[in-house]
Amino acid sequence: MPRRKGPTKIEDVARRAGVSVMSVSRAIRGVEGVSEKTRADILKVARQMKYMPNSAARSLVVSNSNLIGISLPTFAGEVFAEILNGMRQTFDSAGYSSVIDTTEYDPEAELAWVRRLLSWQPAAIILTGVDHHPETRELLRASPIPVLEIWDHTDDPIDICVGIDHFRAGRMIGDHAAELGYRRPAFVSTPLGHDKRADARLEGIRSVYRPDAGYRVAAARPPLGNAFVTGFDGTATLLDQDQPDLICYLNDHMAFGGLMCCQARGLRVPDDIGIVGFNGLDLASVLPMKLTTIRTLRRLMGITGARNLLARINGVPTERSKVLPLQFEPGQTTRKQ
Amino acid sequence: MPRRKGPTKIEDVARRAGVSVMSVSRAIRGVEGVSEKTRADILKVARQMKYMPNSAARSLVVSNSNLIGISLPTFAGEVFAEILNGMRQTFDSAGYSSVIDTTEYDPEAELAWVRRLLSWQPAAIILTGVDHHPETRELLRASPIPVLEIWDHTDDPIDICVGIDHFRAGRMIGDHAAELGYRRPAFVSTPLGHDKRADARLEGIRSVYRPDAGYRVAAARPPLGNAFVTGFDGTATLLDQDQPDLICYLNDHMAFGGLMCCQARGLRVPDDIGIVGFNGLDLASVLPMKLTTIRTLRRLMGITGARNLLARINGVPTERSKVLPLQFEPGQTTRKQ
DNA sequence: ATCGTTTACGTTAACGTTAACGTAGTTTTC
DNA sequence: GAAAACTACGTTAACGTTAACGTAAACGAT
Repeated sequence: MPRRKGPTKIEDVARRAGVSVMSVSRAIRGVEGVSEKTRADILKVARQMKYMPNSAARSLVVSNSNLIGISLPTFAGEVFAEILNGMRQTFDSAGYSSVIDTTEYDPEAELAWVRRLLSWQPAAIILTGVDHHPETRELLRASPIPVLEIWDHTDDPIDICVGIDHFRAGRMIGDHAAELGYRRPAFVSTPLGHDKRADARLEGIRSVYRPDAGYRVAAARPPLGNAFVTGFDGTATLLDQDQPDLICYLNDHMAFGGLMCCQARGLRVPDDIGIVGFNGLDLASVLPMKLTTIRTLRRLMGITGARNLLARINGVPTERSKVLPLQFEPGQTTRKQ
Repeated sequence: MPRRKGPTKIEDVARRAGVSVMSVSRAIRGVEGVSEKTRADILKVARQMKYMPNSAARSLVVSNSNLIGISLPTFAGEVFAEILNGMRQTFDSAGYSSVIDTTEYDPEAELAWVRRLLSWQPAAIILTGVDHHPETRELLRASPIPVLEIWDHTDDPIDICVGIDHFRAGRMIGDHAAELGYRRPAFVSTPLGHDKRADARLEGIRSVYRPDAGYRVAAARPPLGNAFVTGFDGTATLLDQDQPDLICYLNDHMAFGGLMCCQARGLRVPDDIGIVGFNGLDLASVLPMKLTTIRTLRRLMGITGARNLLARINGVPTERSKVLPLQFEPGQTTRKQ
C-alpha cells in the first residue's frame, strides 16, 4: 500500500520489492549489478505500481538529458519537414526526445531559444544554417554540448556540420543557363538578408553572369508568405520590370507559382521563358511538364546529420563538415535558346 | 574568483553578490522578496558570471516544467505545420518550450512518446485527433497534466479539445454534390483505419449518398506517400475502375494531383468530371481554376487550442470541447450537372 | 510606548535520482 | 587453501534549486 501522496517513486518500488533503491535504479536502467531474477522481480513490481522515472531528478544528477534541441527557420514547405523527419526517426529510436524551435529566420529568436534550451542540459543542439547571432556561437562554443549545423556548410562550424553548398548550387544553375544560351536570367527569392542560403545561390548565379561582363541578374524579393503565392507575385514583378528570358526560383513551390503566373499571362514555357526550381520536390512529379531543378537529398541530410551527431554524443570521432552532393535535373522548362 | 569546476550555479552568484541563494533565486525569477536595488545588483553579477539556471533542478523541486509536448501525425503537408505554428507562437511567448513527436498515425508510437514525455512532468500535452491507444487515455486521465486534443472533436475528450467536425465536413461536400446533381461521387483517401478523420469525412458523404438509396461512393486508398502523387494515383485508379462524375479528396494537395491526372488523360474539369478538395490551402490561389473546397481555420485552431490550454494550465475554467466552423468554398471545379 | 504589519532578507529541508564507494559472500587462481 | 577477483547487493552523499518558515529591522496605528 503506497504511503500517501503523489506518484510512485523509486523508493516506493524498492520498499515493495524488498530491495534498495539502487537495485531498482539499476534494474530500470538495465545496467549491471543486479541478478536476472531480482531484475525481473523489480520490473514486475515497478509495472504494477505504474512507476515512472523522474527525468528531472535523473538529469540533475547526471548533468545531461535525453533531450535534443532542433531549431528550424520554419515549418512551411516540405524541405525542413523532410530534414526533420530524417533526423527525428534516428533520434527517436535512440531514445531521445526532440525539443523544437522555429526562428522564422530571426537570429535573436534563435539565441533566446538556445538560452532556454541550454538550461535543460540537452544531449545536443541542432541549428539550421551556419549564420547565427555571435552570442549564440559564443554560448555554444563555450558549452560541451555537441552542436550540429545543417542545410548549409562552412569550414568553421560551431562543432559539426552537414549540408550542401548553396553557392555551388547557384553556379550549377548559372552554368546550365549559360550553356543553353540564356542571356537575362532573374531570381525570385526572399527579402535580402532574410535567408543567407538564398543570397548565396544568387551569388552563385552571378558568378557565371558576372556584372563586370555586362550581365545583370535581376532579383525579385516579394514579401514573405505562402511559397506558391510569392513565386507567382515575384514572377509578376519581374515580368513587368525586367525582360528576363529565364527565371530561377528559391524552390520548386515558388517555381510552380511562377509557372502559373506565366500561364496566366499567356507566356509559353519554355518557348517564351525558362523556369528553374530548386530542391526536386515530389510536387514536380505530377506536373505535366518536368521542372528543371536541382535535387537536394534532404532526408539523407537529416539522417546523416543525426548519425554524425549521435556519434559525436557518444564520443566517436566524426567528420567535422560534410557537404552532400547536388543533383542537377534538366527538365522541360528550359531549352536551348 | 570561481571555486573550481563546472558551470556557475546559483550559490556562486550568491557568494559573489554577497547575498543568500534565495535572494538570487528570487531576483532571477522576478518574484517578490528582494529590493529593487539588490535585484539589480544580483542580475548584474549573474550576467557577468554567465549564470544559467538549471531547469532540471527547478523542475525537480516544483514538480513541473515549462515543457509542452505536442504530438502530430506527420509534418508532411501544410495542415499540421500551420496548426503547429499557431500553437508554438502562443506557447513561445508564454515561455514554454515545445517537445514534438510525429506518430505517423501509429497509436503505439504515440503511447511510447507520451510515456517518455510524462517523465519530464510537462506543463501540458497536446495530441492530434481523439482516437488514441486505450492506455494513452488511461495514463493521461490519471495524471493531473492538462491535455489538449486538436483537429478532431468529441464530446468526451481526455481533458479539453479544439477541432472541427469531420463527419459534418463530409456531409457538406455531399450536400453540395447532391445539389449540383452529381450521381457518382468518389473519394480519394488514405488506407482504411489509417486516418480516422478521413474515414469520418467519407461517412459524411455517404450520409448523403446513402447505400440503401442505391448509391455507391467508391473510395480509392492509395498507399501513403507524397500527397500530390497519391492524389494522382488514386484518381487514376478511380477513373479506371469506376465511372465517377465527381472526385472528392482528403486535401487540396491530393485534389491538385487529381486535377493533373485528369488533365493528363484529356478529361476536362469541370465538364467531364468534378473535383472537390479540402482545407483551402494557399496552393489553390495560384491555380488557374479555383478549387471547390472546404476551408479549415488551421491557424486559428492552433491559437485557440493554445489559448485554452494556457488557461487550463493556469487553472482558469475553459470550454471543454470547442468545434470550429467550416467554410464551404464553391469553386470552378464543380458545376451544375 | 505598545503591538501589529510589512519588508527584506536568511536557514533549513526537501525534490527523486545516481555515482562512488563499501561489504559480505562466492568463485577463481596458482 | 589462502589470496585475489568477482558478484550482487546496500549506504552515503551529492546534483542545483525552491517552498516554507524564521527573523530582525522599519514602519504605522492607536
